[in-house]
Amino acid sequence: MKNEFLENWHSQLRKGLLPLYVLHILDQKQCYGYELIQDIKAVFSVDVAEGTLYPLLIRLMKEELLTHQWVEQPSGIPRKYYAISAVGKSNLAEMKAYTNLIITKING
Amino acid sequence: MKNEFLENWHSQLRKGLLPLYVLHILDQKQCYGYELIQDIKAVFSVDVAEGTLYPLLIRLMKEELLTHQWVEQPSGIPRKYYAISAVGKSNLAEMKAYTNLIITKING
DNA sequence: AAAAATACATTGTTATACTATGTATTGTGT
DNA sequence: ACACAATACATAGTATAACAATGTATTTTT
Repeated sequence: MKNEFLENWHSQLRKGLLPLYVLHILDQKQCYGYELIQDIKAVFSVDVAEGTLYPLLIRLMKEELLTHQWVEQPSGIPRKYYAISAVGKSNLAEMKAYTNLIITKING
Repeated sequence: MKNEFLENWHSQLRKGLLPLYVLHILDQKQCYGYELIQDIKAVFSVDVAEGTLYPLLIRLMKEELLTHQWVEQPSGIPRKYYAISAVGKSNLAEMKAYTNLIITKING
């Protein structure tokens, strides 16, 4: 670890940004958990542990920001596909507006 | 509380953004703790509890991102003035670059 | 046949915001 | 004069969520 402070900071920042990443991606297409981990890495260059993402998805379900359905596969383990709900969409909009506002203030 | 999820999200996001706020403000002028609370509210419209800020300042001191000096006042309690260090400045630059990168990806 | 990748999930640890509380001084309203 | 708010520091306990470690099971690659 080169810079302990920065690494810790990234981890703390993730606590706020991860729900935003998940909602952002699910706003564009339905995904299953394992797929989300790869998409988040591809889009945001962020490595998310499974032990982080799965509890987060469960949490977002409880808050009713997401819905899900099991989809059987021709072969292999069934996939749990998640979709963003209407509540999720409105929250996502507020979250994006807020983060943009903050960043404007930091740059301005 | 209207939207419990959003309130919690703001709180989590703060964990990542608060060090950025503090370094950003101290990059422009030296401040004492109580003053920082007011400045953060004024600039970022964020209410920071004293029980949040003081431990954070102590942490940033330990990480050597800040320096401080006590300044006696003509009247009243002495103030502990904080200033950003060279390490603090370089970390701040990285933090700003990173947050901007993320926002670009969310908006793009 | 072994290892890696896919796909789900839980448990324990750690970091940090937040509430509550504490100390002490100064200013304001009545 | 006296209560209350504001100023200015600080710590203790609680709640939240990332992360590492671990577990189960199937499929693909070497």
